[in-house]
Amino acid sequence: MRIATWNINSLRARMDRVLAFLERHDVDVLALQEIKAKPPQLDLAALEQAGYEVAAHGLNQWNGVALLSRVGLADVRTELPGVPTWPQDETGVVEARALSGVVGDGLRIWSLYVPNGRELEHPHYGYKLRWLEALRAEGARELAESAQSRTAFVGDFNVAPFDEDVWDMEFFADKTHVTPPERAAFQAVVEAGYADVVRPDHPGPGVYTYWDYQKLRFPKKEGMRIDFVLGSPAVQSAVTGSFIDREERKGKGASDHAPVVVDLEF
DNA sequence: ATGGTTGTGCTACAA
Repeated sequence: MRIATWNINSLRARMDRVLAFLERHDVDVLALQEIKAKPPQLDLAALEQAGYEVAAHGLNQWNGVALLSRVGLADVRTELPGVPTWPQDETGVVEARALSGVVGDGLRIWSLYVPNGRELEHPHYGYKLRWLEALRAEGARELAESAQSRTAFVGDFNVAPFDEDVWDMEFFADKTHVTPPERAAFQAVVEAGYADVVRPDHPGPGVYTYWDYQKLRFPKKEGMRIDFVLGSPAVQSAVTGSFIDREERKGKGASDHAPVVVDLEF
């Protein structure tokens, strides 16, 4: 089974790229982030024609996540237990940043769009840290229930876990994504039992999944590794290969993120 | 020249 994760930065704007990507790489399951749409706005006919079931969770124009699967899609969930909301609860607004389903041979895959954090002084930064702690708790609960659970947390984590995951640490000295609290929150998910299954085969430095649209970051090879596939022990031992599809960042109409692809054999 | 973007939805905002 081939799974992938991709921050698509608007599914409607890039439906053609998604369809071409699925076909080109023979992808069974694709987790998308930043779909930037509410489900009724999506025209899913072409995806369904291609054999994919779709679950989408979107509540506003900024974020939203989806799962596409041609190997079954059962028990869809749209909330991580205990995850905080943003903006503050009194507005009544919540976000769509997590969606999971059970695909293939009993794999629960979560499509996650971790809060960005914005600036260090911004309330969104604390929200990001609390969000990651809720993810850790859910991951720990899942493995406490069954150490054999096939669970994958995939998506845009908006954290560069190591210095080698950004092109220039000096540039990020006063910015989010690299601060010790963010890295500790990410590492806590890893230590709960969910390893980055791509890094061993694709060590850095210079291995990135995101390049800002601005300042010619892509041609200058100034990117960040912030998109991950984190797998429970059962998933880790099923990995047979992986790659980052850097080609998808090229050309007109590219997302600012590249897809991350992982092959699994249970 | 010290900048060079993009999507959504309506002109600001998020990334």
